[in-house]
Amino acid sequence: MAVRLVIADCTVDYVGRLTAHLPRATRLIMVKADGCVAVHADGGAYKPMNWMTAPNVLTDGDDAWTVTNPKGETLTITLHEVISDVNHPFGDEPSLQKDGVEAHLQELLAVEPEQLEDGMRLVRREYPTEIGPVDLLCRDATGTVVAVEVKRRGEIDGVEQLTRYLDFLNRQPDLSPVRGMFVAQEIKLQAKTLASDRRIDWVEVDYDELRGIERPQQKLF
Amino acid sequence: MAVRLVIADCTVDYVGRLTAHLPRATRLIMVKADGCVAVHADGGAYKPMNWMTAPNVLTDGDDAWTVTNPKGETLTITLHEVISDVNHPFGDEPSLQKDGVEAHLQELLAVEPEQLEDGMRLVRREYPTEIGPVDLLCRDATGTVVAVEVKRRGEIDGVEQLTRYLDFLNRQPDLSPVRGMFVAQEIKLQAKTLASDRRIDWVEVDYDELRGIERPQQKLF
DNA sequence: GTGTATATCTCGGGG
DNA sequence: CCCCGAGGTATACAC
Repeated sequence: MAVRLVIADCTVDYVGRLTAHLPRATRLIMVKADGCVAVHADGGAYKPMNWMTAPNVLTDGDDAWTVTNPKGETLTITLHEVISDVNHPFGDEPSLQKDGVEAHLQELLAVEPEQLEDGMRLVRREYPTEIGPVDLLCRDATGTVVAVEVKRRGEIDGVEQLTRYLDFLNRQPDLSPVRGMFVAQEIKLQAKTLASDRRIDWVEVDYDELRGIERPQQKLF
Repeated sequence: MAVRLVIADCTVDYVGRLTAHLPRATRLIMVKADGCVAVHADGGAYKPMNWMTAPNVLTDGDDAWTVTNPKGETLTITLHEVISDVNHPFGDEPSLQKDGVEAHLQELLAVEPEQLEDGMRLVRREYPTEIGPVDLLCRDATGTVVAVEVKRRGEIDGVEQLTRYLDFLNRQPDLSPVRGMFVAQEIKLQAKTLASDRRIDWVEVDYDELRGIERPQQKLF
């Protein structure tokens, strides 16, 4: 469990899903415990200039490294001058805790479908279809089936996804007619417009409020 | 133009589009010239555990850093122990050269539309519509307009994209009826099925072969 | 700035 | 193993 950091004047070539060449310059080469390699320049926090994810084989020569993965992709780093080469031991990495992603919103709405509409009842979460799972399958107060698509942020893609599910579900005589409902914390105007145009209802919900409903004791403080 | 590398025992908290907490452990903190910050653990070449992209404001205290961006998101790094803190000057970064991405496939097909179908002629590349550019607008041997969507890998999203263009183009009396053609090096079964269901033709093409057609002299060796 | 499309997307889950 | 969907997607580019 360690990270090796090399600062070097280098040239980098990747051949795999595409071909990429990085001309000679000073960069940071990061080699992690799992063998993966990343080459960073000094702009853009997120994306390395070149990289190879684990699993792979690192051949670490004096003037060139070759990284090969099982799919036959190769990353070649030619070292013209090594400025620094240090190794730092790391301990175990405790897991990242996240809150506020789509899965949580879906969970909360599965528990409290009435937040979407009076009289709404849950039939099933992740209702399977041939083209993918419907987030929530419900029935409304009149007994009509409602396919609910939950997103953190409602954009046009989500409306398209729900439309595909509705096309499929409405071909099943035992379910049809099926209503569509598009749910998100925030829905973009274009997505609202497209949904309305397709007679899909949309609802904006408040995550913090939903969480408060589920765990009302937390609201006392 | 420099990168600062800090190895530290730290705790990290992000509050913004979601809330994330990273318990205390030894990690690498990378601060680049543009002010962006990334926290890396020792697994996964690509993605930092936490990060903040530029532009942002870094308040660099002794025992805690706060990074704030204009959208009001904050990244807080609490430093329990700094093991190493070094700064490396970098020169200019020459641009990355890539080959084999979608744009190249589109270029090659624009030159040789007959590779898609006998008698196909190019009308325009990146044909503009209100909802985005159509990769290639062509006419087939019969003079019918064909909207071509080019992908490196053909998935369901691409079919949706082409469907939107077709809906739009078919509303224009001077173009209608418009055929759709979905082109990629490799098309997934679901995408083929959805395309066929919508009467959209699909074609799988070979990039290397196309490149050979464009530059036949390269095939002599 | 918003909106749209691309990515060696990465990453994780389910069949 | 592949397939599929989510992501704090990031990033580039057009309007």
